[in-house]
Amino acid sequence: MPAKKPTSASRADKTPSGLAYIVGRLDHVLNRRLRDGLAPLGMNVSHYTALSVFRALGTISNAQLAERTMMSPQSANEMVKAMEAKGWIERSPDPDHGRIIHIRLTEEGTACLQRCDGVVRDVEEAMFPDLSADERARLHAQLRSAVRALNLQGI
Amino acid sequence: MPAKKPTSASRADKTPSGLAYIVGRLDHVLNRRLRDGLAPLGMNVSHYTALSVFRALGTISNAQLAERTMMSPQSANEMVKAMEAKGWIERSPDPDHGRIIHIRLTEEGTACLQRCDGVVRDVEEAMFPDLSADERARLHAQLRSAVRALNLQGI
DNA sequence: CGCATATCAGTGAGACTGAAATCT
DNA sequence: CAGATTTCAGTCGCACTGATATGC
Repeated sequence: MPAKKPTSASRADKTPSGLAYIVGRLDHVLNRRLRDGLAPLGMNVSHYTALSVFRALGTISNAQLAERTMMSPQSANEMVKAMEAKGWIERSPDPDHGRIIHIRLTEEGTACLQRCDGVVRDVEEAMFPDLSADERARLHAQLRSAVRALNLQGI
Repeated sequence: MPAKKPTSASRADKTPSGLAYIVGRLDHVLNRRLRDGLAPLGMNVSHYTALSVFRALGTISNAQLAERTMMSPQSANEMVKAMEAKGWIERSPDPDHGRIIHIRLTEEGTACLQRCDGVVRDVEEAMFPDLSADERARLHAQLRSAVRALNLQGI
């Protein structure tokens, strides 16, 4: 028993549980799988994420997209330009505001997104082959809670 | 109106469960927190990951490091050069093999790694504030299983 | 003027592929 | 020669910061 035993709290146990590490590893391999699966459809992971945001929120501005995807407005704008060139989204100025430009999915973008959904779904199936729907829901809730917790403390 | 059944994602549906998405979001915000926390110690997330591999495996070669971290040998070598310059690792040629170079943690590297452990531990605590030890272990096992499943199918 | 939004421009860390050298 | 290992060199997608213009 190596005596690193202070009378105070368990200050000695600073070793991480490995959750941060394993999340990083999972994202690493997951990203690679998604990238390889999405590439034949002409899409990358960032684009898929952004398009998913549009599908979930409807018509939003570039600034709102940047906030939701947690990236800089400039980076978001670059993505928007690329996605507009591909015909997946369309932009229209706000009639009541001279600066804001509304962005929404096009029919083609929606169709492409649905095609990509199949790929993502397959990767998810490969990821958790032995997990029941309940367990997936539980896992999803835990991870979502973690994102929220980190975001709140990160302000 | 085609009903969407929000209760449970049916198997025939191509819509992803959102697990891939939420893992990506979590990694994104987690990476930012780790980066900000590790920066004052002169370390980035990739370095911490690599040093953790050395701690877990002991003395290994650059090729082995690349395989474990799932990156190219060239990228791993670039990291190794940077970490050697910082004095965190040391390299010594294999006495029985003219090409292989063994890499291991130095005392300074071990100490720095332990300092970083505190930061990572804090971020993990912020991530899952309300999770019991059992639940964390369960979560860790599920994520580790997912990494393995994706790696096996990814070959 | 202060603030938000969009966007042009430059920068930079990271990881990749290609190619070469060396050793088993 | 084939295969493994290291490493130099070039490339690139991606996100960042800075700066600018405009509208509220």
